[in-house]
Amino acid sequence: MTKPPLTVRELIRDHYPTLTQSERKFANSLLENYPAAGLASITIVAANAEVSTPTIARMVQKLGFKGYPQFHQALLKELEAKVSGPTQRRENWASEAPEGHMLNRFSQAVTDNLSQTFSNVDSGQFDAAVRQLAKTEGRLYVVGGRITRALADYAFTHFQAIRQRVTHMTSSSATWPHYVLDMEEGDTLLLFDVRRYETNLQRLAELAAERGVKVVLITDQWASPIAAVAAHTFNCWVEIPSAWDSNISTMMLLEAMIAATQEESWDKTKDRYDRLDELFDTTRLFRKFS
Amino acid sequence: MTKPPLTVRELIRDHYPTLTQSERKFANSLLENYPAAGLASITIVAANAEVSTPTIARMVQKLGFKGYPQFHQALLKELEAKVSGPTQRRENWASEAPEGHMLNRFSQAVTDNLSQTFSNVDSGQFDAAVRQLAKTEGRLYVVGGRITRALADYAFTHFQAIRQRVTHMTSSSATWPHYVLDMEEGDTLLLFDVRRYETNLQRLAELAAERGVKVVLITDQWASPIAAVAAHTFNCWVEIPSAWDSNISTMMLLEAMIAATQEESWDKTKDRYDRLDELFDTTRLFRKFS
DNA sequence: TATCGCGTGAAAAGATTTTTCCAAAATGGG
DNA sequence: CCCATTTTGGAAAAATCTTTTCACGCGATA
Repeated sequence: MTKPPLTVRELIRDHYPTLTQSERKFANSLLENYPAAGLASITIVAANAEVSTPTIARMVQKLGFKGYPQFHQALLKELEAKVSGPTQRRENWASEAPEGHMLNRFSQAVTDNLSQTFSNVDSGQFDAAVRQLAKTEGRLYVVGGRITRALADYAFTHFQAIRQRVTHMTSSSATWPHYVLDMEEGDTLLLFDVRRYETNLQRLAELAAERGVKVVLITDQWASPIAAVAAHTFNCWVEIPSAWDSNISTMMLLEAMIAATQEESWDKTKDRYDRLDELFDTTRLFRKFS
Repeated sequence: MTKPPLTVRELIRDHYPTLTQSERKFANSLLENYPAAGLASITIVAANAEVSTPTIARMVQKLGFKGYPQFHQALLKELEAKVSGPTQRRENWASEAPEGHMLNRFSQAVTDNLSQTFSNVDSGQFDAAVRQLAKTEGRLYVVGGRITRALADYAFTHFQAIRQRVTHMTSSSATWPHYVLDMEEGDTLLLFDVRRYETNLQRLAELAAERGVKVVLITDQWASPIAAVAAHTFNCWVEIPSAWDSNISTMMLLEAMIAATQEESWDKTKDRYDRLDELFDTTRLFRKFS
């Protein structure tokens, strides 16, 4: 059986009667500011408690540690455990699929990716990028690479509904110079580049930036070199158990941006949506929504 | 005014573009297990990240610390602050964004959607659909609607890398009859249809089913009418705080299917991947992966 | 007051950690 | 394909931290 790991606090309480005066001085100092007062080096900790280093060295051995480093580690472990909390990880959304099933492995990877991506988004950057994307004075260009072309397409479809002056630059880079010709200050370039980073995209971004176009870059956790010229860069975690990279977090960030952009200019957007709906109704392309 | 102390996480994000390969290795290792992976001595931390101690020493200086001990202290301070901090409730993966911020509302909605979607997937159905998608004897047709066209495109790009005989049916429905003409028993039709359901897609699905084509349908939680003729139907939860529907869970299911299909026929697929890589190398379209 | 036992901390010794230096390896450009 | 440049990690040096040693001080006791 494994011995239940006592906290340092408990250890001190248990040993308190056998502690000497100076040792209690340190014990009190630690309990008063627990566990911070025990996290520095033995020298500093001793100075703070106004006792000598040997006193502390002797005491931690009394508490049952081999030496100060072990004591230090124990405090750290406690702190860590406290932060990671009551196992908030591992969402409870496994399906009925067996343990090692792709569905479950996948869900785990996706959770991790989304979590990483979220905690690395700077909300200030996000807001700034959204304001830029909502600027209808300038034109909004959207472009992606070999894989992210689909994301660019998705972005285009939605932004087109939200605002005017949106252009999807096709992935055939031969046509890009034509677009660059018309780019001017105040325009925005929403660009997707995940590994393997494409040299063509980099050239495009550089040319656009030179012209005063604000580049909003959505890339992976390793950051495309385009970040150097981008006004706003967002990193998405993309690793999954597979030979290729996942774009779910990328997609999520994109959708969040679309949603925020839409909110930013809702009064203008609402009107567009209504008119779009009318058009759909008249062309009867869709079944009535039920 | 006092300068707001950046967290180590933020420092890493800000400096990420200037980090070298090994430095990123450590950065990732730290972010993946934050901040625990940075709390030990430089020697141990380096070993865990599988880089050398000098690499880490150099990196923490890049981040702006005088040396490793300072970096270590900074992490400790953060951890402490987190523990003592007021009401440490918060969502599991909220960013530093304020409570009602779009990012946080969005993350909540996405988690819910993914959770719902996952727990409603039947792993048997999933496996069956994957087997169908991996059948290279027949042709695989991929098609989506107005919005889901992007997903179909994404699916096409990946399936094309995995197997031969894949066709992306463009969203211009005028060309569909030509494709239908060639459809035959044993073929597969991967079809995306989320509300508002498109009548054209329904016609297409019916025609294909009549010809003995197996239809794999990815739809929303309310289920497109196409489900009636589909061999395998998957429902994805799509509601977000917005005027339109999210396709993140849709995308996730799609990616899971791609991953599973790839795994199903890895021996064949691996070869294709290798050859594809070679082709990319010779055309020099991409930067070396770094 | 002399003596003993214990607690204490200065300082030395020892152990470990951190930093620096440099040669080898990897990378990117021509 | 080769060369210049950058990146990397082994190993030694430097710094720091931890432990041990030991002498001093203090109070209790006879």
